[in-house]
Amino acid sequence: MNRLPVAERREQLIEAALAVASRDGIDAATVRAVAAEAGVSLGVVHYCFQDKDELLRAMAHAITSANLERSMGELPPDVGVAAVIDGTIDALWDGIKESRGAQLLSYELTTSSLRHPELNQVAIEQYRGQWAAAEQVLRGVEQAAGVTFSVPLETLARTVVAVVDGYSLAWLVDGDEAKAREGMHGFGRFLLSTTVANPRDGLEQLLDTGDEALPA
Amino acid sequence: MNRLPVAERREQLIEAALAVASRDGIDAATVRAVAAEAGVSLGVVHYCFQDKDELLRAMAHAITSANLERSMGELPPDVGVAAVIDGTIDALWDGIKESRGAQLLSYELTTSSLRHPELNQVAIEQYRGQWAAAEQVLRGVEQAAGVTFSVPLETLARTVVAVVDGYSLAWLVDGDEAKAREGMHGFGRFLLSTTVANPRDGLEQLLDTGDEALPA
DNA sequence: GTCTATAGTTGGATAGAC
DNA sequence: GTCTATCCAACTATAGAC
Repeated sequence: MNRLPVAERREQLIEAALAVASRDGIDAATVRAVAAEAGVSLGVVHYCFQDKDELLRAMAHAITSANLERSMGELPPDVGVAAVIDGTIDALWDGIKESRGAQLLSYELTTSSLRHPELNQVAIEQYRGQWAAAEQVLRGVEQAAGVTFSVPLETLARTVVAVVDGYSLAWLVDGDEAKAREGMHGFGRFLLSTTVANPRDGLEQLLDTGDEALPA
Repeated sequence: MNRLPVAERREQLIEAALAVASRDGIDAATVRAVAAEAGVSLGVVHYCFQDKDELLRAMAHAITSANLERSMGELPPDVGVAAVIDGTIDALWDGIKESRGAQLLSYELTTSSLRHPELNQVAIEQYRGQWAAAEQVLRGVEQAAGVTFSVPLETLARTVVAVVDGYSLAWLVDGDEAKAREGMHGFGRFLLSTTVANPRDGLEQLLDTGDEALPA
């Protein structure tokens, strides 16, 4: 019906694909279903995208971009190391649990990418994005709490992603929010144990302690 | 060609399904492909299984059963806490990395189960099995090294599964064995920090230390 | 028990009218 | 740019011969 420039049409279709795939799974995101969701006819999709794979790739790219932007915006307030870590974990976890479908889709995309050569780059881009985002978050924690992690941020970021992935997957399976949150906060205490206070005014010493938070 | 009792035929078909799905992905495990892999014709599969879902459920069940049995057999030798933990992690990791396809299939099964009502129970059985297996392994570590974990085994088992899942997924994506192994051993040191020595001969004290291994 | 043949669906992709 | 109509491939499932 409506005549739109191709770029806008693509945006609309990507959003429709995201809606269908989040709600009904990646296999349900057929070209037909996406067209129906967007309220256009089959031909339109093939006009905007060369084939189904290009649509899926575009959808995946949209997800990772959104994730990255989201992680950039979150600068935690400075209220002591432990609180900063806990608050960051809570924010992260809230974001996950309020979008079950999207979270599940993320794993479906990863496995699909690992099986199908046409989606080759999707998984690695996904994870490069998540590792970068996690590193950014950790850097934010360092700055907000005035501490330094005694483990390289890159290594720590990988661990964060792995742990969040693992607990998220378990939560998707058994739906136990309490256990997931408990586990993540347990990991938070481990993170805390890898922090050392910054020698800000030349007062504190660099010691690898697992001590409680110190006021900033 | 060959006339086999139904039970054996089912075993054979399950094995064929496992082979196809591990090699080419869960979507490639069509009834046709499984029949071809097993060297029988299409009708035979439908004679042995009511429908495709029953075949997939049987396949999933075979996987979790195998996982459970495998974890039962591994009793680590007693060579000090740290070495026992490291050895257990190495054994676990070796098992994972030498079966990339099966590991990936495991995640595909989980996500499929979470999307399709017909496979409803598959994911939760999968994880109940893994949690039980992890708990068993932790119990084995306790016995072999003469220590006790200061965290409930059930909680710790969940964490083990989450961490292993997370690192495995990352490894599937980027193929970096070194980083995966490094991360898992880092987690091993965390595990070590939650152990307390048993008061075996009334000599040791119960202390929540992160000390090195003590000779048994 | 095992095979071939076929019915019935679904989905990707294209052609061509408007 | 958008729509309808259509082709073609792949799949599940069943019927019926052997």
